[in-house]
Amino acid sequence: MSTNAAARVAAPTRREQILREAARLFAERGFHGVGVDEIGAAVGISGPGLYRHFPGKDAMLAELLVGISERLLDGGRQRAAAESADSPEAVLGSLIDGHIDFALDDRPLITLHDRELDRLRESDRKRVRRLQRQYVELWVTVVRELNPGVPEAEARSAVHAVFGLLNSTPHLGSYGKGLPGRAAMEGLLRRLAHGAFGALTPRAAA
Amino acid sequence: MSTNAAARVAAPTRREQILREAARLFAERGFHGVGVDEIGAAVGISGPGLYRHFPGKDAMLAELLVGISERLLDGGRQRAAAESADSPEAVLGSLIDGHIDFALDDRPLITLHDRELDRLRESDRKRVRRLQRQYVELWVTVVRELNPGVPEAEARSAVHAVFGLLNSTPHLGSYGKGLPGRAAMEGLLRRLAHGAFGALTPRAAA
DNA sequence: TGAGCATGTTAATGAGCGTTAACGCCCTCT
DNA sequence: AGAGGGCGTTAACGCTCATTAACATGCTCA
Repeated sequence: MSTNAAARVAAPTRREQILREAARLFAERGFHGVGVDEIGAAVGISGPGLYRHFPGKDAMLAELLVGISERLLDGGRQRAAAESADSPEAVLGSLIDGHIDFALDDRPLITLHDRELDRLRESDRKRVRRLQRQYVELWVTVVRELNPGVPEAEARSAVHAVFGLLNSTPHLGSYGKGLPGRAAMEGLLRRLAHGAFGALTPRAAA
Repeated sequence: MSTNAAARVAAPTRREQILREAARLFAERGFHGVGVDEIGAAVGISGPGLYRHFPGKDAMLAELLVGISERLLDGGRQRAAAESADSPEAVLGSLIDGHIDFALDDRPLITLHDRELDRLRESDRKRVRRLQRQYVELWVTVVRELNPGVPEAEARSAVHAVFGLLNSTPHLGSYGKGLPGRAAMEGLLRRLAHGAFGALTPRAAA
């Protein structure tokens, strides 16, 4: 019935276009800093036309944040399960790699993720926070297995700190200029993250 | 003539009160998410009364961002100069310690610093960016001395990543709950930052 | 004392913006 | 063919919010 034969492969639906552009704009100028007219213009329709696809501006942000939180958690769980037969080292490495992929591929979403959470309705916010908390817990568990002496609060803070490290890429301008390029950046972030976690347990002083 | 004998020590002027509260509110809910009435209420005066102290809402943000950028750069320069007789290791360590103090003591400002830059007028934004760039350069120089093989773009990205790591604390809720407490957090961040930089140069694989 | 400035107050103004109304086109399916 | 729904459009509406106007009040200092 579908007249669009290519639909199986790509064919980004209008909804998806809107979400992608909204994510980019929200990340660039903040939720309040972007008008619906701009979002519409970014996908070639004008302002109120968006209301054929979303009940309101808030709903776009909600869908973006819930979406990325779910994908992060799902990805993390799969990786944790896949490697759980292996050592905790392997699990942590896999979590790091997965998060790096996210940070490098979905830069606007990563930015929104910790920046615009408060603009959500109570219910959505609680949902996103729950997902985020579960994702963090995944990391904390592994980190504590690897560093038995470290108190939980410290492990949790370390995990958040490494998130900050991995999520730093969006702040660097586009790939255009003097940036290391995707592959090099991936390797760099991996080394830095492993280095940070490796220093979690205090070594005997030199 | 001053009837307030304690003025020599603290006596936070009205301007300073406003700036502190504005910083807190902007960090919590974003520049656009805070109204002037709220800022006024936070210091006990009402809305338009703020205009006796600032030409407008933008001016408050501008003063905050320029202020912190200048203090960061000045502090960094002093530390770099004080330790420059010593090894680059000492300089980097001192820069890290200074930045940690900033991140832990001025949490709202650190947040604003990389979050609301785009809300500034062109001229202010360029000024802040220039200060930020110089601060980053301070770090990049030292990092490259310590890691001669590393290309500049990579060193710069690593510095940004460590900033992300160190600036992660504001995202964790207030010190109230299960947080490590200021001293422990300071030690933790220091270890993590040193660990990350230590992994900058790829080691021969294990 | 009393002019003048610092510092506030409330009321009005005006712009921006999310949202809704009212209307049109085209594709599809009976 | 023609009814109906998907998808847009432009024009209003109404609310929020920064900014300005107009009007106090109380120090300070000649």
